[in-house]
Amino acid sequence: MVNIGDVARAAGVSRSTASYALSGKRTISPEVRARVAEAVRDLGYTPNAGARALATSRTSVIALLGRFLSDEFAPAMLHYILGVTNRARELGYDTLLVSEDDGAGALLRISASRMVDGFVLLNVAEQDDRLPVLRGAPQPGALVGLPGDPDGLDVFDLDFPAAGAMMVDEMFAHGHRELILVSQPLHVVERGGAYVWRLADRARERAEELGIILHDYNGAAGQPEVGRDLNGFLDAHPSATGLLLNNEAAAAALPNVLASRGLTCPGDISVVGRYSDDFARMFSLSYSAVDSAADELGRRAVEALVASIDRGPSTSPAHVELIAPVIHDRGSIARPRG
Amino acid sequence: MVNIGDVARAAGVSRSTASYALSGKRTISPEVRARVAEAVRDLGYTPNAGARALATSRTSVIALLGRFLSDEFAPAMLHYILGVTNRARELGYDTLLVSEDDGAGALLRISASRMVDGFVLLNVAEQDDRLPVLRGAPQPGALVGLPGDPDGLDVFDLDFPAAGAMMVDEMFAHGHRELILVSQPLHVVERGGAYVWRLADRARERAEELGIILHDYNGAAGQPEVGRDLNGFLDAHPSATGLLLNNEAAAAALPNVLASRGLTCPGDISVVGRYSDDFARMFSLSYSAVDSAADELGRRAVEALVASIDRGPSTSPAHVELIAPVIHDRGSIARPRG
DNA sequence: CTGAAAGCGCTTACAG
DNA sequence: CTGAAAGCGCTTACAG
Repeated sequence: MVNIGDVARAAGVSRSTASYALSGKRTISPEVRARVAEAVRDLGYTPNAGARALATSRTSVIALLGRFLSDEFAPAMLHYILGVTNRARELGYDTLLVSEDDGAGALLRISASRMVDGFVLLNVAEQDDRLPVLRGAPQPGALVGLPGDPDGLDVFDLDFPAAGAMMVDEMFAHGHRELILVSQPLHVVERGGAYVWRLADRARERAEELGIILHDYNGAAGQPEVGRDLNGFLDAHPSATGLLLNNEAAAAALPNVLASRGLTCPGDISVVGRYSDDFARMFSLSYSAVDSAADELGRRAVEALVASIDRGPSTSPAHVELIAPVIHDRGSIARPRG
Repeated sequence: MVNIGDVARAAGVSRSTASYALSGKRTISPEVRARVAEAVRDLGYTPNAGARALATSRTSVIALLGRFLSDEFAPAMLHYILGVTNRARELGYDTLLVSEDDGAGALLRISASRMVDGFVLLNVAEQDDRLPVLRGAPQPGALVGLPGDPDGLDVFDLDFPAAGAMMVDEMFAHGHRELILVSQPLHVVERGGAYVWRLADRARERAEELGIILHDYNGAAGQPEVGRDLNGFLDAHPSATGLLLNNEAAAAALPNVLASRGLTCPGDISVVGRYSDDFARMFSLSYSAVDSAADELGRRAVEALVASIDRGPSTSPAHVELIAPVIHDRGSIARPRG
């Protein structure tokens, strides 16, 4: 393979001059610059990434650590991933996708071997065992998902409490006074899915403030269980007029459940969910929903990470950024009957 | 950061001896081996990936090139991706995920800079502009998806013609004599999604052989269009008793469509799809379906790729492997109403 | 404005 | 069984 020595020889200059001509890190005479550029073109030269990394301690690669739990909603993950990879590329970075179960071990291995310039952690848990490793690593990191202790870390997440309040407010404004909230299953919470209770707690609080009833449930994460759960909740509260869904599987299952009960939305019952627009489009879901902003969160995390990388090891002014929820209105909330 | 020189010093040996003790590439006395191992442990040594890549021309990284088309079924992609990343890790490789629109350009850039040892191409099109670049690259590759000209490449794909025949046979065996096939939209075909017609052509052929009627349609790839499409097809052929779906969005939309028409499955109409088990589980789809085998295809491609990498540049006995379709029975095919 | 040389951290013939 | 040295392909002080 052609290396910078070949380019230098072809251009009739030294290797250092060829290197500087390429990097632009010192002034080069126009003629030399042109000769080098020509040689690069003629020979089809591309710098060797490993050699460059060794010389500069920079790889132009970031690692993306996901947690892919078989009972969580895998398809939603892809939107976060593409947000990260696309934005990283725009900023000049490639992305190493890490899907190992042992995220902490993977982070340590990749950090120690200097394969990447930084880390993006997805689906961060309340108590996330990757965080101590990240804090001890020489490379910076950025998180998608708010951990219990975000100290010293750049964190991006949807403002789930605000989302919970917004969902209740929206229903209240339309005249609803008794609601059912369907969250993710309890084991998701126990595993560290703090967003579940962050949304639910605030929704409950807000309902109390407004003096309305909120029945708070955990639904299963897959079929057919969640369908049965939904039927159970509806059976238990026939006077409830609105449904809040913080559970993608429940949203996907709801059309069938309503149809089987002979209910129309929003005629018989109003619904508001929390999932991505893509998800809604793909799965025929015509429910208004708080967008999960997966793409934006991924992009923001990468931007913060690249800023940290460029800044170098410094007392980084780490910050937590909670993105304000936005409801995408699909007309599934109406005034309740009677 | 601690390097192999530090290890050597701590162990009281030369750097080369330390290196050999780690790689096991030559016999080392037990005492020396133990001292080196101890030094590695004490110092927390991990080899520098860039330096190793420079010295060995091996990175232990593979690149995974996806084509993420906004109107194709993105969530399904994740299963292919995880099949690749997980199997790669098992075999000692990390995975660079590449999502750029310009796949050919990305392949060239990554190949020329020697960032990876090989490539896995996902969602390969009939005429795929990444293939000429791959054929010219010094690193080997493996494809998921059968291109028009697979010559010299390791290719893995579902046997779509066999799947088409199987779907028709299954319906025929249950007594159905008039079927509707809903494929992906035409622009997916035009863009190179050959699997669409590979399945459809064989299904049509098989229907002819069996002397039964097959109405062949392309449905939209998203909501609400595909729902309208389905209603249109059902309106046009009231005597059809079976539905074949080679279109994920159609499968996701069908429950609502049937409910709105007051039809039950399989009481009023039989259905067989083609999508992954995960997809079915997540989206409440109780239709029997040919599994798309995403995870397996991803894993097989990685295995073939790693074999090529290990074999080194040789006259690789490239081969095309079409995985036999398997129908996962969910009881959605019954005898048609008398 | 340019060149010669050192160095990044490994691996691996070569020599003993 | 072990060591000294060259080399992988870059970048970047140092010197002019």
